[in-house]
Formats: sequence, C-alpha cells, structure tokens
Amino acid sequence: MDIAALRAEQLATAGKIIRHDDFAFTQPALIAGADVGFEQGGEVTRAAIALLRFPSLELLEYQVARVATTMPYIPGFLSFREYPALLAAWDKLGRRPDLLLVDGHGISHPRRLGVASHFGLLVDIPTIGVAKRRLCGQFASLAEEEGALAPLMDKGEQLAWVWRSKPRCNPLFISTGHRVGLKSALHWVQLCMRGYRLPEPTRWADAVASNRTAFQRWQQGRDEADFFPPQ
DNA sequence: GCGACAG
DNA sequence: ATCTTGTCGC
Repeated sequence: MDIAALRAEQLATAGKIIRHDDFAFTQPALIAGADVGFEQGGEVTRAAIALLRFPSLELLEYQVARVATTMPYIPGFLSFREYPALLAAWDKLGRRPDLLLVDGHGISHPRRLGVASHFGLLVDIPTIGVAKRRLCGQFASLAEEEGALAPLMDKGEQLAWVWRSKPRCNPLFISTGHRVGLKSALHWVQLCMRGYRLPEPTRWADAVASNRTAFQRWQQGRDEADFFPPQ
C-alpha cells in the first residue's frame, strides 16, 4: 500500500464533499446506521447496516457483509480499510435510506475525508459522522451536564460538534459526512437518541454486527412472524 | 525529535 | 477494533 498515494487521493476526493444540506426531505423516512468490526484477528472485516423507520426508529431491515481485510488500521486512513465491507453490505440492502449515520468521523479529519465522508461520496447519499473519540482539532472542556456542546475547531474552521449525549459519558463527535450541514447533522442525530450514549441507528448496527441480545430478540420475533403470519 | 492518533 | 471477569456505581 502506498500511503502517499492514498493521501493524495484523499486530498483530491475531499474537494468533492458537499458540506451543506443537499437533500429533498424535510424529514427522512428511512434512516440507517453503519458499523464495522473484525474477526479472526483482523483477517475478516465485517460490516453491518441497520435500516430504521424515522422518526419511530423501529428496525426494519439489516444486512451484514464479510470480506477479506485488505489494509491495516492507520489513523487517518480508516476509510480505505472499511469501505469495501461497507459497500458489500450496502449492495445487499433492499431499500436505500434517506440518511446514513456512520461510525467514525466525517470532515473532522486531517484531510477532511473521514470514513463517513468517503463512503457518503461513494454511494452518493447524505451521511453524518458519529465518532466516539477525537481524531484532530481542539475543543474547550465540556460541561458535565447532558447536552453540553462545543465546536471542534481546526485551523480556524469548525469541523464538528462535541456533544455530551448522556451524563457521565464521554461526548460524541458529530460531523458532516456528505450532503449534510453541521447544524443539520447535530439535529438529526439528536432526533435519533433514545436514552443511550449512541443514536439508535448506530446502536442497531452495532447490535447486528456483534449479534447482541437485543438483536437476537428482534430476530426471534421476526421469525415467529414468519411462522405465524398475522391474518 | 516528540507526542497524538477515528476503528 | 479485539481479547475478556469481575466489579463499581446509578
């Protein structure tokens, strides 16, 4: 792998990211979350995308894809490691969401092309980056209260919001992925909260990817509906 | 040179 | 991210 070439590719691609609202909906009807994990010591990359109805946030569909890992994790180059699996899961999805929440940063990236932005551009859909940790930029210390907010600044521009979504939890870093402005990014994420640190689309994608009990129960309920379809 | 560093 | 048990706190 040629890191210098990837860096050049990022710089060229970042210029194509649309940082303002560029969508038809007043409110999304379908919203999705994407999460990536690894198996077998990193040999296999597993991506999960969960599709939810908005604003009820009920899980409608999910897809999981497993592909051979092609790149190691290098800070600043996460998208090259994760997007092949994300694309595979995306292609399996029966319906297209109006908006997609991606785990990781959007434009709050050294070259303004985090995985949320890169993937959003690849599939040409509005995306928002929801990261759990800072990659670059600075922000003022955040108040302890739930809802505390601060801008993430880098080189004189705001790249994201640092937002405490839940008390006694580390804040989230919410940024423009593609075709969504910063203000809207925070707005939609806030409408996806249901009392946990992470927004529901992200939580469901994580639950699916990790086969958590919440997902198992949902799947069991769906199976029963198949055996005993409502008259 | 040194520290920082999404998932 | 992943490997993993108990444990502290609300």
